[in-house]
Amino acid sequence: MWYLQYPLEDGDDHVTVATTRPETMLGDTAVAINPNDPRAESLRGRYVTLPIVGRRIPIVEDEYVVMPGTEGDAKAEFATGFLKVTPAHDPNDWDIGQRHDLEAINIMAPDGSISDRHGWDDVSDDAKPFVGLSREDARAAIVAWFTKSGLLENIRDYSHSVGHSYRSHVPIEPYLSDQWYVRVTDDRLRGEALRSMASEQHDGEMPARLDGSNSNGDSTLHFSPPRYARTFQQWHENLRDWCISRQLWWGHRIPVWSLTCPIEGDLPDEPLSVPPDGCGLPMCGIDDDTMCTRISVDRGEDVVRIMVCIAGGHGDVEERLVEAGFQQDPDVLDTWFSSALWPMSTMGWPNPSAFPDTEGLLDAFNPTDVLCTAREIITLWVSRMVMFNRYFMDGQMPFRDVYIHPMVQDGHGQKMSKSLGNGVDPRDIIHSHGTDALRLVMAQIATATQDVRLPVDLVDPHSGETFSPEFITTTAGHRVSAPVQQSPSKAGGEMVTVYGLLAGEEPSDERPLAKNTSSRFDVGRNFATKTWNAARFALGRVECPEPVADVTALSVTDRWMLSRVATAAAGLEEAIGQYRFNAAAELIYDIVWRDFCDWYLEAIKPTVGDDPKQQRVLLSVLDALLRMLHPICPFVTEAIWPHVQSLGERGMPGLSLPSADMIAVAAWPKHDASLLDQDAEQKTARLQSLVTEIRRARSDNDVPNKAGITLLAPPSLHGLASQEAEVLSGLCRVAEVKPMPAARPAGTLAFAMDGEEVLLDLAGAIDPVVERARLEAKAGTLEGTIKGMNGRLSNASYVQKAPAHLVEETRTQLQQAEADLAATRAAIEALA
RNA sequence: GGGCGAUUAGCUCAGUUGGCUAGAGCGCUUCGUUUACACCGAAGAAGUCACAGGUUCGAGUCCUGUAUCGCCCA
Repeated sequence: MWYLQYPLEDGDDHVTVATTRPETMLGDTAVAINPNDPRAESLRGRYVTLPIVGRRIPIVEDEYVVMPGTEGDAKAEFATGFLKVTPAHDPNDWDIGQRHDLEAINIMAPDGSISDRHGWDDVSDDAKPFVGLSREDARAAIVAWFTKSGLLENIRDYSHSVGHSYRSHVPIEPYLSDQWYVRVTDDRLRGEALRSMASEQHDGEMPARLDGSNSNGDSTLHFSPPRYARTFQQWHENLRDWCISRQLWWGHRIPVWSLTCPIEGDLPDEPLSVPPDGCGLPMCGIDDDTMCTRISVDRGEDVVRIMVCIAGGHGDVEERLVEAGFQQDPDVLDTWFSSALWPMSTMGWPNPSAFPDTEGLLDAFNPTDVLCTAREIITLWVSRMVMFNRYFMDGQMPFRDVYIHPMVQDGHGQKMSKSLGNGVDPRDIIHSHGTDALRLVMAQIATATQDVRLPVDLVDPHSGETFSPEFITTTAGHRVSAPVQQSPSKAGGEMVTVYGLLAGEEPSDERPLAKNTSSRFDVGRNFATKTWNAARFALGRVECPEPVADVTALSVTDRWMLSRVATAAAGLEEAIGQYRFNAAAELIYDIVWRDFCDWYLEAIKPTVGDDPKQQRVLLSVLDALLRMLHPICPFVTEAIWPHVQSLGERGMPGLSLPSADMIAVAAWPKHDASLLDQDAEQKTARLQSLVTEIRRARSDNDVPNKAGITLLAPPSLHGLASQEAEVLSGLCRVAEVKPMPAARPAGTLAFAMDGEEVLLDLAGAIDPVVERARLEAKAGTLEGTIKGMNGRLSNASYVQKAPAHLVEETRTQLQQAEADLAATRAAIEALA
């Protein structure tokens, strides 16, 4: 921070301004002071002489100026109370200049060097040596000049942030220039955008259309998750006019041609619809009714600048303009301007006859159903597409739903970016894990709230081995993988990373580029393999399926599986309808792996070979699951599909599964509520907990896998257990189911289930120490549960205020827990 | 500066109007090649739900504050 003295025009005194960019003083056109500053009164109406330049500049009063010593303002500590005002080179100074009608003097060229050719015309002899210097050299020279002249009062260290170009990384220099703007604050743009919002997502009153009408696109735009509607609304409510011109090499060129020519005579006040006489322009023949031209005239003192905007498809007019000396504007449109036209311009608009391939597309796909994008795009693209589409398409929306997906970050929580090389090429994941695995896991991690961290590993091109790379920290503080990595297994083997490519490393045969991978996708790969194997197994078991006429006559296990399929299908429909893709992925994962593979396939192994109806159920369930899975795992399901088709008809009452050549075009399974089977679900839940208990008993007591055991079931369980004896045999090697005898036989193991004691004859394999410990632990847990429930039930407020069914449920659970505890204690005693 | 989100098992994350003993995958421990699958199966251990208050019969869930992290916009 440099403190520069500016002498007052009259008298010997001076004011001191503080600045971090001394070189901009050449363009100062005022010094500002806060009107509340006690010094303001005596300085009112006075002028200073700008050093070097000799320009006479006023002292103006503006509340923007920070007064020295202001509490709680870090800037105040460095402030002198006087602010040099450089409207052409600082946005805040520009605003001050507007308020006080100050001149804006541009003292720089577009390359940032000091220049007298871009608006600076009072260059003094003292100032001439500075012209042509770079801004950095000029800063040093200005400071030297002030030092030599005794006008440099002080230098202090001051830390502040300066905007840098994301591309060239140099500090950005505010600079006065002519740009094109779109007046998006117009009600036909901003107002239409706000009115497009679904009313339940719009906060407060929507702006009414000026003519009081409604339009076909009103209140149709819906965001998922809904909180992003706020982003959209707030952006439009605080919208400023949009600068659409860019000084880049590529993009859509701005379709404006201009010519400056001398005026002959006075110009009329009204806007010109044709070129003024005297310019000699070949403008006739342009049909103003087609709105293909707009002519604007900029009046100077003795010249006029004519700008003509030409619609597309009028190359002949453009040629004639150029012949007449017109030049096309050198700027291109902001990329988001071009993108805003995407829903229309990709489908032939505005001139479909020029693009026969696009015939019918606009009607078919505009509006479309859903736009899927990331949050920062809401303002950049979503907003502009809505405004443009409504403006040009008679109020019509480009789409109805906007789904905002989470962002994938790298393993260090950094946004993936091209310049950091920390992104993952999906093809690398396809290479290491497969397309379906990539897709399933992407769906799984697409949650509504969190961004997702994806720790990235490398695949060693020398050995194919996966390993964690070494990381380095860039000067900007980012964690990136080191440009060159050592092979974990091949001595001396090296490889280049994606970041290495950016850092200038050249891959070679000896030192190849390493592919990325991530263990996050293992679950997807495993799932695809599991699905493939399960389908292979199931198909092999279907030999002679018979139609099922009566679903209620099927086995408990079959009815349960069909009930699960119907439940899962309904759940999937809901989840996908709400754009909750992670919920959909979890649902399909669980029904395929947990219900179908772990339980159903295992449970039917003993019976399916001899049961043609069960084969029909198995085939139908497989078919339905593949259809449900297909959106998330398209390839593995398509590969299995022909084999399912070849086994004949599927489906049964309540489950419709029409044939199709490809699963991609197969109908979603049509299921009805008749498949939902509470009885089968309850019975299976009981069997499942029985199986779990038996498996644990076997595991705890080291019963060999092949050894069959005998289940001694209490009356309430015996019917189900003996009916499902084959299921129990297949799942936990129960060789025999017997009723519970009156007296407990010696050497049996007991556990409590649903308030009753169940016995297992493990053929003497009981380990009493292990068994006692397990039972004691179980009793402890039960005691805790009982204590908690007793506490709840003895709380009068709970009994009175909680819903009756919950209180009832607590009572039932308490009874059962007490019965379980009694049974467990009995088992402990029997062990002794 | 304004806004949004996060903090739950060793790791990565679910947990939709407040209500069963807080879940999954990976990892970890033990066991297992029974003709779908070892990219598998079975069993198990593991969490004071960031912290402090509040509302409620009841809070991971609602409210207030604090801390830390991240993103978007200016």
